[in-house]
Order: sequence, then C-alpha cells, then structure tokens
Amino acid sequence: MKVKNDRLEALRMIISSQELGSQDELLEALKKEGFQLTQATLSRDLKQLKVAKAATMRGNYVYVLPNDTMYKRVSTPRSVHEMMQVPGFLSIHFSGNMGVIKTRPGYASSIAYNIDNNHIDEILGTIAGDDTIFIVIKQGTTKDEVIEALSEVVPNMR
Amino acid sequence: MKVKNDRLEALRMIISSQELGSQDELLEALKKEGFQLTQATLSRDLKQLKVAKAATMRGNYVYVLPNDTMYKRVSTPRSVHEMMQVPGFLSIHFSGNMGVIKTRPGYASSIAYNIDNNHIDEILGTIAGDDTIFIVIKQGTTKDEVIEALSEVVPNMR
DNA sequence: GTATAAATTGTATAATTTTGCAGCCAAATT
DNA sequence: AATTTGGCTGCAAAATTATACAATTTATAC
Repeated sequence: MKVKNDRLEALRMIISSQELGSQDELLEALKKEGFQLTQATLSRDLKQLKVAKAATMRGNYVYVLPNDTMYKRVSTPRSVHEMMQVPGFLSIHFSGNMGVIKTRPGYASSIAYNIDNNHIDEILGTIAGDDTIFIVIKQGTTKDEVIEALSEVVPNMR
Repeated sequence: MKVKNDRLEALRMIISSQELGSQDELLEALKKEGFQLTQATLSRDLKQLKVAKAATMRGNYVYVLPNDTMYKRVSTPRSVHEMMQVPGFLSIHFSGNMGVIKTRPGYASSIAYNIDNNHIDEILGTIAGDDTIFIVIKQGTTKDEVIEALSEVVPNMR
C-alpha cells in the first residue's frame, strides 16, 4: 500500500517538525501535503506509529514520536562509546561560570545526557533544549579545563 | 497544599509501575491509595506532570512519564507508600550566582514547580530539565541562605 | 482471471479527555 | 478583622479521540 506508507512517512515528518496539538491540526497539515483522509484514519495511523500526546512546558499538548528522547520507552541505554559516534556538536562558548553548547537540531539532549553520565567534576550540571545546552561550571575552573574534560566525551569537540 | 503534592507523587508511582490506559483506571488506582478526586482534576494533574498517553506494541494505550521510568525499574518494585518516602532530591551545588540541583530522573520539574510556587525571595527563577534544575540566585545572597529557604520547600534538603 | 482472505477506510457513535466557570479555602495584604 | 489574591477542585459542557461496523480496496491462492 503505497499511499498509506507515504502518508505515515509524511505524518512522521510533520510531527517531528511541528508542534501540533490535535488530530484536526494534523489532518490539516496532511491535507496541505496532499493527503486526503478522515480523523478516524489518522487516529489509527497515530496508534500504529505509536505517537504519543504529551503536555508541554508551555501548557499545551503536542504529538511526539516514540523515539523523541523525552518520551522514549524502553531503550537500551546507549553506551558512551556509541554516543560518541553521534556528530551533533557544533560549538561551545563561555560566559562567567556558564557555558553554552550549540548542537545540531535535536542533538542537545543526547549530548547532555552523555556529559551528565560521565560525572565530569568541572561541570555542576547541564540543561538541554533542542539544539542548545547550558552548563554550569565549577568555580575556579578555566574554559580550557572544561573543554579538555568535555573532549573526552563529546565527539568533534575540537 | 500537601495533599496535592502527595497525590502527584502517588500518581507518578502508579504510572511508572502499572500499565493503565485511561484516566478512569488511574482514578481507581488513586482511590485505592486513598486519594479522592474527579477525572477533571486528574486530567489537570497529568498535564502538570507532563504525562503522555502512548500507543503500545500490544495495541492498547498507556500513560507514560516524560522520562519513562517504567522500563528502568529496579528489581524490587517498591510499593507506592514506600516510594513516597523517597522524594527526588539528590544534591545541590553552587557556582557564582547559580545553583544546580540534581534530582532523581523525572523529578526535576515537580521540584522546580514547588520552588517556583513558594516565591522564595532569594531565588530569581528556575529552569528544569529531566533530572537537573538551574536556579538563579539573587545578588548578595549566600548559599546557606538559599539552602535555608529551600529546605522549607524541598523534602530531604538536608 | 476468479475467488477468497486480509487490509484499509469512512461513517457514525461511543469513549475519553480537556476546559470554562463558580465555589471554596488558605495565605497575604490592608 | 476584613478584604484581596491565587490556587485547587467539582460540575457540566465542549472538544477531542478511539472504535464497531459495513463497504471497499488490495493482496494472495488457485
């Protein structure tokens, strides 16, 4: 069934690239892509793709794919080594006791996870958005020391 | 409100330890734990906890926590009552005008919520990830003052 | 190609979830 | 003490989502 597979693929792309909160909105987005279907069918598609509807920080709801890190089920925890293959890192800059890492879209949380799980003394903590990570640096630590420590963990660090 | 926090905590435990697919089922589970509330309130609680409803492989739906602890569960599943004794707070450290709180996975946002809603003068604001909270501290405030103030709000603070 | 089985879909409806509103209560303010 | 403010909740209605059923299409076997 070519049509259905295409539709599911389009749906995946729509969900991962936009923040839509109801099936009607998804339906409309699909229509713009040239897919003609009813809410009932969409509901079935969503079930098949295991899409979840989740509350956001901004107080609304969005659909998310099952492998979006936050709502991922199961998952064999990836090893540090595996994650080092992931080339999401873009840049790092510092200001005062904080560092800001820019990553490719979607990579922030996995890189931050990687940093957290390596218990780097120089870093008190991280918080990740979609393509940005904030890190708080231990007092008395230099940028170079932080970069040195991070380069053990983050691929393409330098 | 003590009751509400307890309820949210119980809800979290229920969701992470059982596979329930409708709010009515959750309501019943909560009732067994001694919580009395309506489906409407539950819906709001779920929104606040950022719980998502996701399709499963077995063709039904389940509620999942934003960082699904379900599949990382430890071998001995603790009872809801036991787990409620164990709040999520792990540690706090400071650097410059910032504090970094580490929590058990998934607990950051609810603890940050507690902090925010207690209007602590010494804290300008917080931002929470999954297991980390950044807090920005008012200038001229000492760590001890912050810890003092937080201990009113965060369980197991010291 | 025809027949049979399986999958897909729309319709209509049932089931579920979210939300506006008003009341209540506790904490803060005057 | 009285008043204001803000959070929490239930109720009921609105909004949204899931599904039984029947029809149709597609795949498979003969």
